[in-house]
Amino acid sequence: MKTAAKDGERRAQLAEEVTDYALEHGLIGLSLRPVAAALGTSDRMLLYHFSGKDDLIATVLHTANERSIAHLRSLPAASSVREAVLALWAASTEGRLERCQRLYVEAAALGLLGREPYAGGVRASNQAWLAALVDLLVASGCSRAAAPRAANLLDVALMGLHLDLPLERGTAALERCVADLADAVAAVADQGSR
Amino acid sequence: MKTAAKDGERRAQLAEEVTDYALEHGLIGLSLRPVAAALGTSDRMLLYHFSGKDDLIATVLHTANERSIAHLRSLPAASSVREAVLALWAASTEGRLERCQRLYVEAAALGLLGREPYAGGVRASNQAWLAALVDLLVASGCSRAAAPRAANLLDVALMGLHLDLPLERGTAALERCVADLADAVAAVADQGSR
DNA sequence: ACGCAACTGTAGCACCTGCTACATTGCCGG
DNA sequence: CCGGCAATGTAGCAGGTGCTACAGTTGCGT
Repeated sequence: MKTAAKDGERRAQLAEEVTDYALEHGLIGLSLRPVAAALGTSDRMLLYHFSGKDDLIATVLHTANERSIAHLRSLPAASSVREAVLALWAASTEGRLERCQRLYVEAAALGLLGREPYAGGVRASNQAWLAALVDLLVASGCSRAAAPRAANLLDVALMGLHLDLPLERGTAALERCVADLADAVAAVADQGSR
Repeated sequence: MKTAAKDGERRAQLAEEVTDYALEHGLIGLSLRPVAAALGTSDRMLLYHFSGKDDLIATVLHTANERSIAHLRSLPAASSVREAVLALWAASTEGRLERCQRLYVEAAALGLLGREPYAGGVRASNQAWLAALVDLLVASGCSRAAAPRAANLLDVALMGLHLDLPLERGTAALERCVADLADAVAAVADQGSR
């Protein structure tokens, strides 16, 4: 059915645009009318193409996470785990990826008490993201056996860093913290390999 | 003036109670009427004793952070940095302190885009919290010189862990991650001391 | 005892929220 | 050319938001 295809296309296009908006303006206070107005549509349309706000949010979470992972997988393999962590952090503080991870942090905060669709979306995103992190570490010299542990530590610290980022962006303390994190992840990767 | 004292007392009492409510129900969707109803009052009263919702929120943030820090300072000094981290995490997943830190995470997420009073409240809370963390590490054998770096890494990872906590509470991966973190913080403490 | 000021209750405002009923458009197949 | 259906626009609903105007009520100091 051609119309169904078209419908799907429109829905996908809206999902991309709403995701752009959410990345820009944040997820927490998001409400339909402002985002619709920014896209040149009406809340009516969003609710037509998505079954409700929850559906929209879930789709946005999924879309943003796919972008995160695509960006992560596009990073070149580093020469060591330590370098990989530093490169990842550099990417995580620059435009696109930073916003995606900021969105993830917001979603995680919204899901802290188990509220849907945030909690479920975060759970799904986290799994795919961790898998991509593992691949990055392995590609940078970490053993497959040690990678999950190192990825876990890296992920946890990364999210915490994003929480602190607005407080100390560009400070020496932040950079030192990232360096310490890189050493720590490298140590875990090493230890697990032995 | 006695009345002024009373006023202050009432305000302080309300702050405590609203903080209790926020710790229970979360900070993100917080609105005046439900919390007032839960306290047996009306939104009118909250707005009388506080100059507005922002003032209330700022007070709640401050109150919760004071509780966090008091709890942190009540922890006994551990025999090593590693043990201190493990003990802190144990405390951070139990009742009172866990809720305080969850509230902090929510506030940090709300302040990600610079919105007040969240961003400012988080900034203030973070400073006091870090100072207390430093003291805890020093009391557990860390050198004063190395403590700030170790505390920074610990704090960042701790907040990230809280974001993931609902996803993997009680899993082996989480415990391993905490253990890895403890080693990493100990390593930083060691390295900085030398 | 009385006045004043702090305190609290009732109603209401203007605005926003997600969502829906209904009407309309425009395109595509027969 | 036209019937049907997906896509869209308009208007509105019920409920929630922070906040305020106004009217008491209480309790203290004089």
